Amino acid sequence: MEQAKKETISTLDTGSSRTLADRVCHQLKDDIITGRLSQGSKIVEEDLAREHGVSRGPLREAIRRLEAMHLVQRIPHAGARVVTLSEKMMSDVYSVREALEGMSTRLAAEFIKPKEVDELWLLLEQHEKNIDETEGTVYFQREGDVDFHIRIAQASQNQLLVKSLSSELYQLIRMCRYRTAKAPSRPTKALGEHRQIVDAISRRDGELAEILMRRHISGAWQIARELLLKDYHD
Amino acid sequence: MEQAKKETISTLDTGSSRTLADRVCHQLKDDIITGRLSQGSKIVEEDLAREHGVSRGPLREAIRRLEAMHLVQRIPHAGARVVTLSEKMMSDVYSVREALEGMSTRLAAEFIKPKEVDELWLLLEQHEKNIDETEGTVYFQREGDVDFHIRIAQASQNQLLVKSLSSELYQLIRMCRYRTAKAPSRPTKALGEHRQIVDAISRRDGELAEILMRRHISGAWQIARELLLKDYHD
DNA sequence: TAGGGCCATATTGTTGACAATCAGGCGTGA
DNA sequence: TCACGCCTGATTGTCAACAATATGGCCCTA
Repeated sequence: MEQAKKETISTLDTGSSRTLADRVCHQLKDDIITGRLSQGSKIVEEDLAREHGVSRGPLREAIRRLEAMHLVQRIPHAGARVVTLSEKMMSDVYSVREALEGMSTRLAAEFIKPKEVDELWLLLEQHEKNIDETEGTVYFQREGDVDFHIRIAQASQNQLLVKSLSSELYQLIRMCRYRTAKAPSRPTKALGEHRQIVDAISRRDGELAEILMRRHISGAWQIARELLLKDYHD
Repeated sequence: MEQAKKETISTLDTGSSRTLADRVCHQLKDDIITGRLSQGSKIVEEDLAREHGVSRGPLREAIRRLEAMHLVQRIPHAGARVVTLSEKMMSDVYSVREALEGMSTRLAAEFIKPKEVDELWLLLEQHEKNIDETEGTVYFQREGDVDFHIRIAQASQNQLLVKSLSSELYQLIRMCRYRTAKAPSRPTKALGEHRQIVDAISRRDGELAEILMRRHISGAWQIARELLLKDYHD
């Protein structure tokens, strides 16, 4: 049992596993995003700890980190529940995203380094290839899309912004995406918008870059919301 | 020694102490903001635990929460350090604040309830009284200022925004303020700007409200930065 | 029969001991 | 003299047992 667990660690672990809490956090995070831990379900420390082959200590730390990512809500002495992603909640996420990424794009236009501009263009080329090759399979594009947004945040040279977006909000965004993982014709449109944004950034037009990014994100929300409404009709 | 600590806790504790971790977190937070725990200093779990009369468990939880507030930085197996508030860091904080509060103000203009508008006006009246009475003593105004910004966030009806601002960013803002706790003639000016903002909100002009709030915050940063530069000359 | 208070159980909060890991000093050999 | 590796002390990570607290069912009463 113990041995099997240990094995799982070294093989399956995708990246960060310096501590048990890291590993469990990483795993729980994916479980929540993909719905293996259903929304609103209660989290019982002892059960999960046994399930993951660790004691309650590391598991508690993992849960606290998930709380910081807004993936679970905790009430003292009453336990934690997986967050429920209502339409209102998703709307809230997109609003915060719009604000934060709007700012990051504006700052990126001001402070981005030449090398980072080149890398952005390169990234978009790869996206285009992926779209051409896979056509319908939007998944790679989605991963890439996140990458794109994170890189712009990094280009803003604002560490707090990077942390807020990539550690705190990123997982919620992924979760929103997972619920609306369809959107057939969007990738090409998104790519075009991404190009416009990078163009504005490389021309150091922060004001325009911010507007384009905000429009890009609020547009994505419009589409996602329509998808949700359609789902309710099914 | 131990006894004295206990006493301080039960008397000074302003509100939240449902658990030991809550209490210690609250206290450490204040220690960091006021500089009793100096910036960049290493945090040793066992020392702090003994000092606060708790075991390492709750203390670790407290530290993790401080990490979520960006007040400490942690490295696995290497411990935690109190954040150092460089000018760059403060600049980053104000940028994020501008983005988040700009959005909250825009949303507040759209979704605020009549009752909340009344409360905002009332709050500003109290601020005016405080300024008239205390003249130089800016402290109350400062507390009130935070209250003002948080209330607008609440009026936006965006829970994520409220949480991000009041739990995650608020303490960093307080820390910035503590370092530049002078600014003699600012309160009156700030009050005027606050009035303009509430006016725009009550007229449901979200676009203007956002612009005014962003200008208000970036103006505050300009003043704070000048204060910092002057400090370097001393 | 409905409502309210009490008790048992499950779950979280807390603790101290143990194991794993890191940082710095020391000695050894080239 | 310098570089390398080991070793020791300190510090964090992990665990399992204990204490405090909430949830839900039961009984009693009106």
